[in-house]
Amino acid sequence: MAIFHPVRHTQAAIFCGARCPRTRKASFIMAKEFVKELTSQAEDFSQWYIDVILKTQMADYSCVRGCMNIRPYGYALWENIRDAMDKRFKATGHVNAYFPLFMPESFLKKEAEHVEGFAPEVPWVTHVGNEPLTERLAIRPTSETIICAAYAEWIQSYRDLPVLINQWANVVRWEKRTRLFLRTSEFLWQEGHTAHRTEDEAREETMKMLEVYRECCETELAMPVMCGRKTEKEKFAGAVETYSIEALLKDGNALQAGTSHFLGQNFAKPFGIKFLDEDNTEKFVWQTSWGVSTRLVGGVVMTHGDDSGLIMPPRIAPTQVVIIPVFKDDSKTLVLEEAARICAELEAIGVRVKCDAREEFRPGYKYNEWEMKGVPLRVEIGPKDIEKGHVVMVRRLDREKAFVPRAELSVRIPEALARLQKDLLEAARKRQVEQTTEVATLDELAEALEKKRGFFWAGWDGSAETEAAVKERTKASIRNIPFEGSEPTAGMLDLVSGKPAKHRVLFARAY
RNA sequence: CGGGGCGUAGCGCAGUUGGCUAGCGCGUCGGCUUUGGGAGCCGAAGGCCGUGAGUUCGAGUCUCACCGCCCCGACCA
Repeated sequence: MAIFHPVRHTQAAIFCGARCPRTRKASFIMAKEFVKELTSQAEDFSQWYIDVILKTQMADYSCVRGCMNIRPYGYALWENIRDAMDKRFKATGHVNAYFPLFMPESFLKKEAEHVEGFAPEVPWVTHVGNEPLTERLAIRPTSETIICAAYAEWIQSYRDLPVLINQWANVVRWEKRTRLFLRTSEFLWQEGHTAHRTEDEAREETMKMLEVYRECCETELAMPVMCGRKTEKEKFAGAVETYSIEALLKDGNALQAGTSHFLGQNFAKPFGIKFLDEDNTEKFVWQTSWGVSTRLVGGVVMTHGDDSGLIMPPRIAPTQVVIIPVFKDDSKTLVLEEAARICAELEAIGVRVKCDAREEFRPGYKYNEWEMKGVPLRVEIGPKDIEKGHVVMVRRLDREKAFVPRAELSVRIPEALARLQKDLLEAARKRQVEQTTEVATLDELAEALEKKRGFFWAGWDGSAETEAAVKERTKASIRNIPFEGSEPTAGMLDLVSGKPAKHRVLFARAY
């Protein structure tokens, strides 16, 4: 049966390409590494993050600078995140489509402001073979322009609206400094691009999708986020307004986990996306765009992981339950057959389960390995358990151990998964609250940041000068102006200028 | 793109004032014994010492250049 050897580990190092002259070292990957070799989070959180991703084989460095190979385990997590999001997009009336990877330079230039935002990071295709192209092509950093060009042709009448299209794609932004999943030169994402008849409708869409992101992050990734509006300085260059969800990771750094833009008519005008309205006058559409990326994978890792490795939220875990059969020669058949039955039984009720029947490793090794990979639940089954008619069930989060009667498995496992999902979200929420503090002055903020990172509420007069001063002194930025709690309290002052605060905003250092 | 560090087996490293056939641990492969929290023994394979030039009778070791990686800063979904 396939489930007897579901775990095919790479036994030897693999060379990712025949020739990789630029980064020979980086192209080699290790198969079996262990938790004891993970850097602890307290010692060096960044190193822990790199270690855990490489050693759980979520991803590794590719031959191309700043790019990564997303390996099957990491990709499986991304697929689950993607599917959870996609389901929600469909449920809110969106459809998927696909647009070209290449952007003619003239298109890109039509919306000058947003081009400026990306210009330094855009790679260009200039030749085909040895022939220079008449017009060079940008490799998409985002697809507003090419999609708007299509919309201009597709939209004629108010009856064609709204257009609610999403695209799953790769994009390229040639970053100077990269980090696995959080910032790579090429990454995977989704970009929704919608066109509406009225401003109100477009604004509503912008908010609706931000809320979809928030709900999905909390329900599926067990990652609590702060929703709010970006400041003028931090917003997408082509947008009228940018809204974001901001997560707070275990090291106290903020992560912009998703954005939703109200584009107004900034693209509609240069691209001529016009429609004939009911009143027989020609009008420009109102647009939105919104996206989340493979960055969410990094967010999940840094929201839940601990010194033993990853902790996967059950709802998106590639494997939710791993069965470890424990046997000696005389009990081998008995145990393996029982393990196979349990595996089949759980599979039948929709649990993503693997049975690790490899004989070259002992149980203890497997416990550590699957814990490192963050599998939410482990089921141990040996001759003693079979005799007593139960199995041993262990939670990844706290190694809480339970003896579960064999007959109750198909009820208790889904229950345990649901409870773990809830506990992870609660733990993350609690941590976020603990890592959020209020400061009144820049000195206070700087001092607080010396001790521990996190979210910091402070008064802001709305000036770019304050943002710059805070950035200069503390490297923190305004993550957003939250929808809740951003009313300044009575007498609240800007933390730099001392002028009356317009908003109460969230500062943090961010990835 | 500036400052610092580093490139020796898949990974982590040692390699003396230049000197014999370049080593150790882990991992990998084969065999035996094992299996409820990282097993043990025996055997084997595995190297353009980052690349190129130079100094030298002789370079992993010294010189220069280049490439790459990591860390810290400026820029970013």
